[in-house]
Amino acid sequence: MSRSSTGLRDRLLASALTLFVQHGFRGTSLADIASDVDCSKASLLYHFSNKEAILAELLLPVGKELVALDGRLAGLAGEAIPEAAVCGVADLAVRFRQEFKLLFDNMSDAAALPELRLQGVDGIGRRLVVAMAGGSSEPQDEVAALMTLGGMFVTGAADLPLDDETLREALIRTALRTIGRARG
Amino acid sequence: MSRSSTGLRDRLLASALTLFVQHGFRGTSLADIASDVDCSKASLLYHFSNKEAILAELLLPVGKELVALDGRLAGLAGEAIPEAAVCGVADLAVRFRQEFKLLFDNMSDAAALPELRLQGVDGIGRRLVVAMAGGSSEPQDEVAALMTLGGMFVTGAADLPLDDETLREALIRTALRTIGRARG
DNA sequence: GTCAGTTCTGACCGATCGGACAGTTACGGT
DNA sequence: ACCGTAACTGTCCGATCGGTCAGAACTGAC
Repeated sequence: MSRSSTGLRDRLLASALTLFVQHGFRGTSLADIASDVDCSKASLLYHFSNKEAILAELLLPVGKELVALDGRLAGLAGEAIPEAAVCGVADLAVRFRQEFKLLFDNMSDAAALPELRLQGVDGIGRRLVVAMAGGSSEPQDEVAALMTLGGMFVTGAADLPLDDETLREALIRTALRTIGRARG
Repeated sequence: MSRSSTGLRDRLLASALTLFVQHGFRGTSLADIASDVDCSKASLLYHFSNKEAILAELLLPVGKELVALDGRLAGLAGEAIPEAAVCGVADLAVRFRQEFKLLFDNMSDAAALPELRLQGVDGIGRRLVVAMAGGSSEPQDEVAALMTLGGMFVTGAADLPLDDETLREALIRTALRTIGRARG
């Protein structure tokens, strides 16, 4: 990563994101991040009170967007719910590719963050599956919904060489087909 | 987990599997495993030469099955390839639910295992995606294939309260629909 | 210049981890 | 009873980790 003209704090955040994505939160040490941006570990801990604070700051934007999507879904009804859930998740998966992978690969660590807990990120995953399943509790529909949500997570995080528009379109079309609501 | 009448070594393996799945490979210490089966850490290291050896032994069966599936796919042609890939992965995802989650959540650690490396687990993921995409390199087809593979991984690892037959059927039907090869 | 505040750092600390090792117990064959 | 081997354990060690702290270096305001 090396030098840049931006502030040290921003460079530390950017480095932490890529390192966390590559080697996981637990697999990345504070010394790794500091050495990547060529500063001291003490300097890193001057900008962030502790290691968890870095993870929280990286995940906070995605968390807010997920909460917003969850709220939007609660105001809908009928067939609009699954489609809105798919489009909403696809949009986030494209815009926050690395953050999605970070969240996905470090679920247990992220779930322990108080900064995200007092926001309402808790049952969102389950609610998204229910939404994509159209409220059905048939095993067939639940499996399809879970596969759709998981598939979008994985695909968004796969670092495909596709521009945002292409990826989002492909995600939405495939997801709607998977949950059996392909749009003509 | 506590006691049992089976051998200590088997109990250590079983405990390690559940603990690795729950808290990750890095997030589980040798002391955690030893204390879970109520024996000493030294005793654990008598049965397994080191921590990585435990992970390797847990993943070896799945690795072999994946290599076998990969080989079977290489002997097929045409439309049989995507269907065989889907059915093969679905079968493994059902039979090795916990191992799939373990492999998925600890990709980087698992990739570093020499025991699995000198077997051919390397490019299997990419080859499976290509197989499910039917050889197409269209972004649409590649995204659908990646979503299918990722979705099956996630769903198999989700610990759903479904029996093997129901889950496998739901996985296969949904996957074939996702890659656009739904069977009548 | 000097002074205050921000930024940054080297040195250090306690905790935890994976692992090594010598020694002890349990046990089956003779 | 003796002995060799397998199973098991207490204890110790070096490395690494996240985090603290006192102070150096830089900065602009006056």
